[in-house]
Amino acid sequence: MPETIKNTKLRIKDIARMAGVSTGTVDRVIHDRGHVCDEKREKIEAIIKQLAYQPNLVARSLALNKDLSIVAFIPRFEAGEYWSYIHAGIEKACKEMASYRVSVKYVFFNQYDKNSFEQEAAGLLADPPVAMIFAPVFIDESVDFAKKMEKKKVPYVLIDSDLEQVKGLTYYGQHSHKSGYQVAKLLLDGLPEKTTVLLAHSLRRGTQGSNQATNREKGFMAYVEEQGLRDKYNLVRLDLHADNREESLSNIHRVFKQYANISGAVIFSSRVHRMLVYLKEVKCGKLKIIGYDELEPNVVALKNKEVAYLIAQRPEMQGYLCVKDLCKELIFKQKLHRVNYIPVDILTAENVDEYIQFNHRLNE
Amino acid sequence: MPETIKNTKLRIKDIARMAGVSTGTVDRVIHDRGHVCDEKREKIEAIIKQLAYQPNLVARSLALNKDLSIVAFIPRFEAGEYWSYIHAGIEKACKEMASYRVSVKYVFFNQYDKNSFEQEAAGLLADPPVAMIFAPVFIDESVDFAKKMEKKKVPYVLIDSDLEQVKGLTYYGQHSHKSGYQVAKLLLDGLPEKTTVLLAHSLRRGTQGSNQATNREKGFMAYVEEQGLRDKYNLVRLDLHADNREESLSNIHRVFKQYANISGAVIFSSRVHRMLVYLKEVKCGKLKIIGYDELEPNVVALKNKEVAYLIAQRPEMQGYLCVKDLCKELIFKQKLHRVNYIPVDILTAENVDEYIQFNHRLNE
DNA sequence: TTTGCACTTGTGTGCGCACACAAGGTGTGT
DNA sequence: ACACACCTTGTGTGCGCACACAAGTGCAAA
Repeated sequence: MPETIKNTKLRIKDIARMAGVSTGTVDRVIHDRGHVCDEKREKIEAIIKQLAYQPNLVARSLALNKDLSIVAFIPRFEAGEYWSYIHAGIEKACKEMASYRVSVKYVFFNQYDKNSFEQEAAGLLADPPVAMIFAPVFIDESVDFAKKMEKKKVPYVLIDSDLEQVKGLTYYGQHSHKSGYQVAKLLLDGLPEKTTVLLAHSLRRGTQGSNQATNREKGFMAYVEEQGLRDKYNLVRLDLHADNREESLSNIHRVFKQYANISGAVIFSSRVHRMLVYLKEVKCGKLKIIGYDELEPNVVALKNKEVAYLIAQRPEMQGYLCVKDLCKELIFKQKLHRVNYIPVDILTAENVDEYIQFNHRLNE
Repeated sequence: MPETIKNTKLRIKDIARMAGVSTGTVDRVIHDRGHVCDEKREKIEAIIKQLAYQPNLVARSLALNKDLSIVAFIPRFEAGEYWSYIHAGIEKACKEMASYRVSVKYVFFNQYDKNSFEQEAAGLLADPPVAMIFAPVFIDESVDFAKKMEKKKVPYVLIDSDLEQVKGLTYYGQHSHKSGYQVAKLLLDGLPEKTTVLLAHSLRRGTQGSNQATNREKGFMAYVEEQGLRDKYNLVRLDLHADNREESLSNIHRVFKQYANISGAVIFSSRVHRMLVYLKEVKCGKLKIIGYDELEPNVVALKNKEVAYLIAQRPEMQGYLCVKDLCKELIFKQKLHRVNYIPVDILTAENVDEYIQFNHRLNE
């Protein structure tokens, strides 16, 4: 059994007394401010190491007397949409850290409109924040923006989707590829062979689909290949259009006319509830369906057994931890992990209630 | 879109100035210490409400200059066992709150020996802690102990298993019944009818099985009844003995001799890795098996596809949140939720890595 | 020796709050 | 009139730390 932490009460004053110097000198050593002779510096460093001095962060924060004003640069959202969960987590952390004088402001962009992103990004570059939480929805534009922010020495963390080309402090989000892999396993396991399975994407006019959804599909296909299922299922892509009901319906009609034996479907976005509406209109038989994210209408469908599984990714936790990491870095000067994958949570009609309640409760 | 929190910088000094009184008077009102005339009290209360004054918890903690020494009264464990995960979460929170002068000491008992529990409990009653985290493994004895602690005004939180008869500040743990229900769904879904399914328990000499395991089985049976599966599967109980290899083996032999068509098994404890060892020795065919908890050998079995699913319950998070709640109550004087169910997490060979890594990373 | 400069070291103040204590005011009984 | 208790109010100190500033030291040039 590992030994217990001893919560030391060692203070700068104690170290000073032991080293036979004043607190100011200890302070200079701790912060490496120089102007200390080698002899004393080494003695103080030895004591600090020996007794494992840990500064009192509460007192430090009070004495620093500085604000940490974070800007969250994320997609605009309506209540109940995916980003509203991330927003809730950010707010939670902000509340919790308020006594450390942390606050968060938001700059929103339209996640389906690059111009909107570019415009807001330009505004941020003109008046750079102290620190930033950043959702890199548009890859190329985001890399560009992130690099410019780095030049301006603005520390930032990435949320939801990673950019390997840049060096943000941390990244929180799901491993999209693995989540797609998991979906394939759950969907195809037990599904009759020689049937058709739909791989659906939800698009917006003028966009080429999200990075996340693309990687999820790649993960799905990786499972199919690895398990040698390519010949056993007829995988058919289906495009739905978030802003075009007619086109979505006609696409579905066409697919169901073309393939009689459709047994399952996955949609690589949180819009499975919309797909269900369409499917009802074409009066298809019962499918095994998997979608993403615990949005309210998705949960209703899950409980009604219209959806077999939902894959979730603790969005509140993502937002929460992003704020916490910025505090760790900028206030407490602690080490961070660059990449933090959120687990691929599997929700069913049986466990979804506790999942949601728990996530939500963490937000109070 | 909800509006942003404004991190107020309102201080007691500001309130005092506005109310035309001294800071001491404001302090008396905030802490309801009396000795303030109605007129001033009302004026101060109005300002506090109006401007939504939030005390600076960092400064409060520093000024309070008090230690919070928590005792964790939990089962003794070896590295890698279930309770070591809870311990890790407690230590994590302890580290994080060290600057609030929080520390944790442990009192361990043998979870398979009531006498050990009684003895340690008596010791705690003789020298009551300031606050306590308590794992009520033995129900009746724990109720008794908890009530005595209440009389001594010792605030405590319950972990892992609930006691509805007592009024601990909070409870963190899984809803055992629901987790059993979930297991039944996962196990029986797709399992051929008219086959035999084993419901295994891991016992210790002289104990009648844990409360948790019993409730899990009840949840399992609830699913069976609700779905009308009682006649479709032959459910057979199997007792394994944690400290008696021979008896366990002979029980398994007997069951496999008696029933030729065993297709699946669940063990309502974290000892599925032991069951697998026994099963290998009797050389039975491939079963669909579900067990509990992400212990190292269980995870290995999961990845080897010897186990279909593991049900997990974020033990680190449980320990972590217990400490945090005691701090919320005793340092920050915030409201708590009495009952907090941990989600029923479903682990597969595909998602277990991220799950473990994430839980572990939270511990740094 | 004196002056000046660079480097080293100690002291004092404030962060926002809790709480001890002193000081002021009012009323009672003698 | 006084002493005294009681209630109300203000002031001062310290929590552990960061940082500004004053003070001290040594050394070289004048």
